Amino acid sequence: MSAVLTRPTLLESQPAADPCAHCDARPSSVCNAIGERDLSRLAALTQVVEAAPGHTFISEGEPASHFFNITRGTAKLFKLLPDGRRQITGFATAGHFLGLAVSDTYAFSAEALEPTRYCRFPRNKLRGLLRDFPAMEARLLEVASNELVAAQEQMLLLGRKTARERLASFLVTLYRHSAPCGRTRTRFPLPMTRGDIADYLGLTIETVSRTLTVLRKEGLIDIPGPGVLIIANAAALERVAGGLN
Amino acid sequence: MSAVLTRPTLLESQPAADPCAHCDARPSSVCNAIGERDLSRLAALTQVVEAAPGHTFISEGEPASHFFNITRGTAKLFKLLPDGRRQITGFATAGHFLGLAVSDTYAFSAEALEPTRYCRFPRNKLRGLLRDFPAMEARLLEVASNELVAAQEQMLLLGRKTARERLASFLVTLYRHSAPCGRTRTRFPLPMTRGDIADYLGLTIETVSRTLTVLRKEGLIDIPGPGVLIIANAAALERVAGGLN
DNA sequence: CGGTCACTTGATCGTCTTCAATACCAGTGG
DNA sequence: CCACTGGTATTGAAGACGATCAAGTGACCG
Repeated sequence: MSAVLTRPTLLESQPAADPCAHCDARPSSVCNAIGERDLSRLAALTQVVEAAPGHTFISEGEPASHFFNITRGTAKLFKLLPDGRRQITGFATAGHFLGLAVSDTYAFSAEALEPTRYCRFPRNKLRGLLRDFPAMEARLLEVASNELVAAQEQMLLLGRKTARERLASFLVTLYRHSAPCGRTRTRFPLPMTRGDIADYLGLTIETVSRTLTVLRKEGLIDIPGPGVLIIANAAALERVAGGLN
Repeated sequence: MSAVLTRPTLLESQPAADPCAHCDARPSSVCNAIGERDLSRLAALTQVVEAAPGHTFISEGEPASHFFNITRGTAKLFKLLPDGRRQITGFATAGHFLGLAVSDTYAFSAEALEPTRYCRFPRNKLRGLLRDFPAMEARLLEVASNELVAAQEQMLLLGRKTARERLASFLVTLYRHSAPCGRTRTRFPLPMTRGDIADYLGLTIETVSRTLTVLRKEGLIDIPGPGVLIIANAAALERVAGGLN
């Protein structure tokens, strides 16, 4: 393949103003711990990058040179076994911070699902920044704590829930995250494929497809078209997700 | 039941000297981020508690009033579904810090496996301490990052590995943690029951028992008595754990 | 149009679960 | 001393859930 066909990351050589000042993702990201006045210091370390769908911008096991902050789009985070079995550990959307690890190699891979934009910071330089801005360190701890809680919830799902409960849990979580501020939408996009959902829930494509069909026939959800999901009966879905019925 | 029979936590009314100064777990815990001179401030907030085997000292869903630091023994951390299905998310030994969560309720329960000692700190007071000692906050972030990596590894196990691979992974992890400083021991205690192992690996007691028997007959491990494990062929076990063969 | 890709649906298979019986040990009390 | 109990572990037989194998559809695209 030629370099063009592999769709490498496009580096936007941010010539003009402060990229952080106009960042859509700032309110929901860790960067909001840094005041307006000090943003330029952060911006000086920042490199804005665009990843095309399917592009892997973090590879498990490679030297961990950067931290990442997603500002647009969605990426899947995953780990692989030697024979190709894959476990998606999470989906990262705008505001998510990636690369938190003490190890000197990445513990997971990340691949863009949609056109995805992210900032990256050299690890060593960010360390100094954290020293100067303890508020950002506190914010990172907050983020990491929340992710830890989510990871434990996912362990419960993977270890103890049935396929039906897993799908319900997944859809309910999407539903809850569909609008950050209290308000939820019943109709929202489903950017991941059946294969991605399967690898996230520890199932196969076929089981995901079958189970979605069942939930649809029961009237709990609807899938009017590819990539679109409608929550028709949120209460019932939450009950299923919790293991009742 | 009477209060005596339920074996409640015994509060050691630490009358004498600084508990932190003589703490065995300090080198491996987050407290080592605080210098000798400031230890007294930490000690003033600390309450040393002893938990008998089987005692639940953190309950999922209850108001999160404290942080915890295990200093001796082992505890299992777990989440429950309404019908009683249980997922153990980890085992906490000396040096482990518990309770990192932004939520105002605990996200998991913790139960002592052996006689277990821990320190507890009121949440609100520790916040002030973290403000004054950024080094401790940095240390907590480090701990949380490591736990996050471990959690992702566990997701891979629960979502994609076979029973055989799960057991091998579990035993290899125990093996690696058997001695912190490089040196590993081939014989070490196995304080958890088959039920605990099953709930940690997303299996049943019977499958755990059967699989251990197979590994034993293959000569990869030996179980000379209850609670004792011998790693006979670490290399082969690691291969199985990694999904090869 | 042929090609690929994502998805759905059906039939069969296999791993792990479930149900059940047995053994073992420690503690307790007749 | 020994029966009785409760907890833990092992082992066997049957069953179920999800995986695997396979076929077919529709959308998109060169």
